[in-house]
Amino acid sequence: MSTTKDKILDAAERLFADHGFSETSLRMITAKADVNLASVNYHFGSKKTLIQAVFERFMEKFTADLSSEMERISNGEQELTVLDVLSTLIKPISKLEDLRPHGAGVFMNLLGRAYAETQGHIRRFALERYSEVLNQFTFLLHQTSPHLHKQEMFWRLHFMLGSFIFTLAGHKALQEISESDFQQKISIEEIISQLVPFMSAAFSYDSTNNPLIQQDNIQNIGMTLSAGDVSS
Amino acid sequence: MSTTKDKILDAAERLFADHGFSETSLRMITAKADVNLASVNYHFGSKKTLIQAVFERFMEKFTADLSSEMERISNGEQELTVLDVLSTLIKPISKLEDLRPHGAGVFMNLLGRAYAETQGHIRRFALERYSEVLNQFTFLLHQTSPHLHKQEMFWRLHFMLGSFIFTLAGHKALQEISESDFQQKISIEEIISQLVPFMSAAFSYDSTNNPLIQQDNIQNIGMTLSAGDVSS
DNA sequence: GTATGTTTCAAACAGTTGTTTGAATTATGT
DNA sequence: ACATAATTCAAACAACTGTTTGAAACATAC
Repeated sequence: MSTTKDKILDAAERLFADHGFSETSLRMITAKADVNLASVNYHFGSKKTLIQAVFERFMEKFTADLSSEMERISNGEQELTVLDVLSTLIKPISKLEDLRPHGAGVFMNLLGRAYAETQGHIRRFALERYSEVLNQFTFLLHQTSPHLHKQEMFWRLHFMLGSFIFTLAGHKALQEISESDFQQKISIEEIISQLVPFMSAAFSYDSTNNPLIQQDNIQNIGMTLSAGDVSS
Repeated sequence: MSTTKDKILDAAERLFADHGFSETSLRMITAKADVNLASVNYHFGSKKTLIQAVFERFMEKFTADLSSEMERISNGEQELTVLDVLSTLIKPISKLEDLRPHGAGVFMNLLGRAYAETQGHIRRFALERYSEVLNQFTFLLHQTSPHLHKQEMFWRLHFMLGSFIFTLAGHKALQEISESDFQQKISIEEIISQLVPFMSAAFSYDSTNNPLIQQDNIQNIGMTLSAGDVSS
């Protein structure tokens, strides 16, 4: 038997992903969940905290899976490649799909919206709450490419983040296009499996002597992902 | 002297980028523009069409600049590289910055929001209105990498699109982080100058024999960017 | 069975939303 | 100068927003 709280979370998660946060009213949520309007404020306090709760349910599972994946590859003897590190993302993302139907897409949709939020209360919340896992990931990635300046790492990380969020958040539309143009439905896992080596190649590229990049502008003074230092 | 119409567009453009479409009310816009509330509906018909108008003002300039850039590199004798094609984006994006203060950031912010829009009335509008330039760009890019399957091109294009939109839409926040962590303010042009070769490297990567990618899944049957064929 | 705490419910709250109206104002053309 | 058209304006519109209220229903424990 599913509780009122869960029914609200399930309905909200789907509606948020489909219509966005502010375009989804509490009345839409409670109607879909078949619960009373006031129960949202009773169980979650406010719409803001409901959004965080929806977000947290995914993030909890994702970061746990990613952590164990990172630990797994860290225990090996041989040196890690960029592809090794980025590949740790595949399973945790795919697993979200098992968690709930279209889970991965919904999660990335939420992630994208959370990131685009300009008040940014979700982004701040997420960066503080999950800074450990984030820092561990950037630490591993930095180990594979120690020649990269800290600053360059920072930008490349966000370039990559953009691809992931954008592609997976909009994967529903992209899947439809792919199906009508190529008569081929591509699964989330297949998308990530293309995206990971694609991004690995980008990450492995050596920018030295590239005229577009002025090396003298780049310093080497500590690296963060905007919150906390990399554990060293 | 600036007309009422322009004052509305200027105010709306800034507010949309800062707060999003649905989070920006017409009263916020008309207050900032110092015009009467009803003038929005009088001059633009509705909020929806105002959003399109704001978007179009940027897109017009951008696509015009990109077109001439593409024509420029097409006239050369030697074969084009991926870097050549992607580099055509640098100037048109940078030029938006001259158009209006923070133009490029505002534009990409709008682009990102337009793309995330799930009703997608802006995306549909943009894809139809500017399909020519889009198709010319994908055509040039395909020439540089004829070995790539059409389907692979499609995905790589969207991977890249994600990086561009995400990074430049959020460049304000990223710039601030870069400044506090590295004591270095990076301009939009510098960001693109890093992003372009980074993405070129990803694009140039050969996926043959990559175990993550099942080649037999990939067909070769016409390539679109979701609207219209590549001019051949 | 009665008391206590938890959860549901319909109704109302005050505030904001985009849009419309009709009169007042300004500009244009002759 | 006059007539016609284009624009501005304050006011109101109905619809919707998140949140609160206080009574009803339910569950739990003694």
